[in-house]
Amino acid sequence: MPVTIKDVAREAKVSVATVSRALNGLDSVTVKTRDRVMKVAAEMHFIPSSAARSLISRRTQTIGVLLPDLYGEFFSELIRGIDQAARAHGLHLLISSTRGDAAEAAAVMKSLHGRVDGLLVMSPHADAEFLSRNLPRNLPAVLMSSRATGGVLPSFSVDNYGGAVSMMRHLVGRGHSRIAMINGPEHNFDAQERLRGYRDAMAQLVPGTEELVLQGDFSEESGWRTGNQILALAQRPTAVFAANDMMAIGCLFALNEAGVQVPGEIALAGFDDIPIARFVSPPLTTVRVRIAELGSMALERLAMGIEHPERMSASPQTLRCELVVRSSCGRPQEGLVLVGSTKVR
Amino acid sequence: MPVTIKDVAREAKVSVATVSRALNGLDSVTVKTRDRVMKVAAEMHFIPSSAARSLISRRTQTIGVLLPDLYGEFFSELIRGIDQAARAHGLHLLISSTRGDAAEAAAVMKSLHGRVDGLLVMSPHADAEFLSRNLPRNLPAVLMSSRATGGVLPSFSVDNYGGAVSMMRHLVGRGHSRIAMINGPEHNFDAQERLRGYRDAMAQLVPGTEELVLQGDFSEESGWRTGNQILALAQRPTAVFAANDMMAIGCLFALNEAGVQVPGEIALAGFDDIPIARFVSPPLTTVRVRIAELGSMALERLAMGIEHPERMSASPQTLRCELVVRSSCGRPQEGLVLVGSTKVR
DNA sequence: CTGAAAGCGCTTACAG
DNA sequence: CTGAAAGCGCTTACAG
Repeated sequence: MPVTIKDVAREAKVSVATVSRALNGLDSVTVKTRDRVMKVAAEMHFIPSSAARSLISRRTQTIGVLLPDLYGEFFSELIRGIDQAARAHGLHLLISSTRGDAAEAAAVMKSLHGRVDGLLVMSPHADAEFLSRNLPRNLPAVLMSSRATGGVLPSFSVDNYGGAVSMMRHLVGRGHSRIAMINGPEHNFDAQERLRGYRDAMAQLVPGTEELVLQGDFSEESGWRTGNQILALAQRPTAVFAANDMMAIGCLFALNEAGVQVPGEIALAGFDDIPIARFVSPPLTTVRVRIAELGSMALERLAMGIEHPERMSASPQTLRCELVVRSSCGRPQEGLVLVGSTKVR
Repeated sequence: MPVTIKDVAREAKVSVATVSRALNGLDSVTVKTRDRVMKVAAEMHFIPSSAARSLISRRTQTIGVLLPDLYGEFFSELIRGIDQAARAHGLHLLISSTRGDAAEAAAVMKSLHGRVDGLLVMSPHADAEFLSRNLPRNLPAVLMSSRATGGVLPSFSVDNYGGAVSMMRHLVGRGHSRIAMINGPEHNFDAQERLRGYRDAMAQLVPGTEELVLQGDFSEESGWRTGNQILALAQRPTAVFAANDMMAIGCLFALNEAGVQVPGEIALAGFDDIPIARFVSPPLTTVRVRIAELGSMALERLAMGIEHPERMSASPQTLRCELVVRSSCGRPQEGLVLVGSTKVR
């Protein structure tokens, strides 16, 4: 039997309406009354029922976060960024991972209905059609890393294409042409864009050289596996561009195991710049994505959209990435961007 | 104006009570009525209001998770384990990090009141006194990695002490006696226990040898910093035992930068066995903590305590850890435990 | 098996 | 400035 607003009203000798007003800081309460109410409420350890509050106010002060997975530093960084921004707005975070199929994602979205004021969605299923069918009406949502949904919903993504092209320029600039790509999951938007960058760059920068794409799934294990596939090749590529750092690190491990020198025999590049990337040997040349910032910006935009739905534009926004040259593709040369090669966060 | 139970009742030509019963699967409804109600509800895309439901049932189907931090693989692994178990129980997860002081932690606990059916707490402030003051009454809670609170609350922790002693035995067994420890955050229970293991082992296994404890904070950066401190020492230790893998990896990076061979010149060990540990060079000898399992077990216990409060015992439970010998302390010898040295998850 | 009604704990027009 | 009352959308004794 927790303390309710009625108990406070009785003790403070006012109506529940007045208690409500005092607690919510409405100025239609005399300072004297308000102080008394506050004092009594504190003494009684009164905590308003959030269920009752949301029932009537239709606000939960909670944001739902739909993630495809929870594995690895990428997601802890993303959640960290989201959490930080949420805290600043006094919002709670309901986190769900939907590793499974579209049906599971749909079920989760349904179960979140009424529990959240808005949704942050990162899901391979998050295309326009799926969302329009499964997103509860009038629930503000912001997509992260998903194919632009034709202006239906606001979205945030990383400039995957531009980042991949930069990296390819870097590799080609260092004399590589036989460059292999370790691709990410087939239906992942980030992966698709990075692959597109690789392909366009291959075609334009080293025309006539064949593409070499190996299928990974963003996990270290798949990087290790494809690394071994590369080792078994009759003619090895001189550089490997992994679609994310985890796969690059898995691949690096395979190369290390086989005694193949990086970057001496094979250059290796990743994507994301997860914190660990600078701690492997050799430190990984990669494309920096400010992951935490991606999360906090998406949350900021969602929070804005909840407060001011009219100001919520559906335009897709893109976050720049930057090339980070460390030493897994050879020591940085003069004139190249050099970021974080020795600094430790 | 979302669809409510009233709308469904009207369309299905029954009372709201009957709709409620049908939807909740009570058997006091004829199959015929139930089918009709279900059909109408589905057609209307009715989703029950969770706020109304919790208000009356006093259940939220949500678990609050209080974490000290969200940085690094440890937490993504922990959340992953918790999420997996939560999903199996149909529970939602409200995640909060309280990087700040005790006051912030208290505020967060307060704000969670009424939003959750139970709490999973990992916090440096989570001692008996703090919790008894701030934990909402009758809210089931399970502590993770906290000093046993004298049987007040159930707790789950890792056998930090035992794990640290095993590692020390391993190091001493390989001929080391000048062993330095990079300690974790001062108020962190896991860190305190690991340090205690180090100290007891030093006293018992290599009596007469001085302890050498450097202060870190579990971050890679602090591992790097203390690594440089070690390098600057007049007489360097022959082995370094970091209280977690992230610091070990930071330290490894400092040693690599300085061209100091690991394990040739200095042996290096960590604790946790985060996924990345096997991917650094040399692969890290460490103590495996099944982090995801720690999370899922804590959740299982909490879920049980919510269903059957009477069966909830306050006894502390400890999770075994195991020595994982890779090569950062020298190649494994015969007769030593050898786990995961080449396998990749 | 089904319905009318009370009630969960709040907020907010509406009066005064 | 304050209070009485309606109502948010459910669940659940209580009747029948």
